[in-house]
Amino acid sequence: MLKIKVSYAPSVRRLPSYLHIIRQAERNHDSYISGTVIAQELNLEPIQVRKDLAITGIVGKPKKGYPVEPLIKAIECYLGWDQQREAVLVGAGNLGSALIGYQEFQRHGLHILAAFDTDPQKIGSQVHGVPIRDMKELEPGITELHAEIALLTVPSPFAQATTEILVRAGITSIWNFTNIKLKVPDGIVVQREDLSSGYALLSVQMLNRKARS
Amino acid sequence: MLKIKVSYAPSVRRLPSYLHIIRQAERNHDSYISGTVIAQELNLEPIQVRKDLAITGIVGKPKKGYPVEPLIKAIECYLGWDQQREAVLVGAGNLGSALIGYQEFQRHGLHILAAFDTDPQKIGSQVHGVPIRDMKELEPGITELHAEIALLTVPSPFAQATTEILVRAGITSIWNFTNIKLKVPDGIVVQREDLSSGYALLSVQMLNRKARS
DNA sequence: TAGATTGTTAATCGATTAACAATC
DNA sequence: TAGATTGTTAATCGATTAACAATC
Repeated sequence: MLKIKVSYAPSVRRLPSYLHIIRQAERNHDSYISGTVIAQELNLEPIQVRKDLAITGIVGKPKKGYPVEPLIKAIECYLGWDQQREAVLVGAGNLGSALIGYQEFQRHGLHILAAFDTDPQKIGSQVHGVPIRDMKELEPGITELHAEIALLTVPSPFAQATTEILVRAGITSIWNFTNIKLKVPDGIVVQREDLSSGYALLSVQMLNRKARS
Repeated sequence: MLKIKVSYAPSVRRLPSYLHIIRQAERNHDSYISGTVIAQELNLEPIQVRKDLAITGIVGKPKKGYPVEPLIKAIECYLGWDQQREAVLVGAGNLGSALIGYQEFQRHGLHILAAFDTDPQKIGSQVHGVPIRDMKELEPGITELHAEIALLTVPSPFAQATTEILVRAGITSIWNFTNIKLKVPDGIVVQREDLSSGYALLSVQMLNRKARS
């Protein structure tokens, strides 16, 4: 039986950085870029870049490197960034509003159709061109908009209850910016973005440096 | 020779989640919490929780678990979250403003003293009580404020040039929210927070699910 | 051609998981 | 006491790195 590896999480996480570098090469009108160059730019080992790029199925030319245009296409295709995805944002607070304004996600196919919030001051207004709707309309709103992704930026005490509404409304993927581990049924994709864990890492590195000096 | 392991990155990243659960137990007036319970709450293996907690030096009691109060203290101490850290934020755009408003970091000792921006509209105003100053004052401002951390939220084309100013001004730790890999001298801690890599992971999981159904 | 770079196969490294005696 | 839970030691798993023949 053929066994297909599905995830390669660390490699997948690095692909967007590669894409960024390769796009620079494209703007520079280079037709090829080598793994060595990408590695240098990102402070990685060339062998790691080659291994990562291999999962996209692209084949390089010895001595020259990888063809820029096909490589960009291959990475975008592998990541699914060549497809349009309909999303809603739930909780239009500080972080939520910032995410709506983040141009980069749009360029990768993430289309935020609407945001939902409980604040009467916000309801009916727009943030970066995206309409803010009443949280009460969340369930029918999602159905009506045919959104498949929800960006969850509500205060954490509301995270689990809101998630249950999302699932009921047919959301299949949740990008979770709260510090709550969500309980969801099988088949729902949850990607948690945890700023605290980043700060923990920064903080520990600071302590280690001090301890060594 | 004694060899000290310095990093344990994956464990360090999980500690904030544990802390969050353990704080709930504290609010619940529990005096002990078991690794099994923490694991259940976070969908992890109990053995992983025990291994992770071991690095903080805390010792549990068979049958009961870990003492809540000392455990909280131990994790905070290990993470350096019991210490106050002075920081500045550079680039008070959408994301920058959102981060300033993020209460949680303050509770973990991150003290944002000032933000810097180029926009004349913003300079002189405040965001969540933090003064926005002229980017031109960045170098003297950091020196004067004795900041050791910089949160970097400038548009990516300015990331490297800004970093050089930060280093010159004496910043030793950079929390980098741009999608640029920064080049810094030895001894400067850089923690990169990359939302694109999170979206890449979400996106690939969505494709995998579709492929399997 | 000479040599830089690729892709493959094997070795190493580190993190996760398993097994189990110790113990409250 | 009985049994849940700990901490330790060993096994497994997966990711990174090394070595090197193939090749443009």
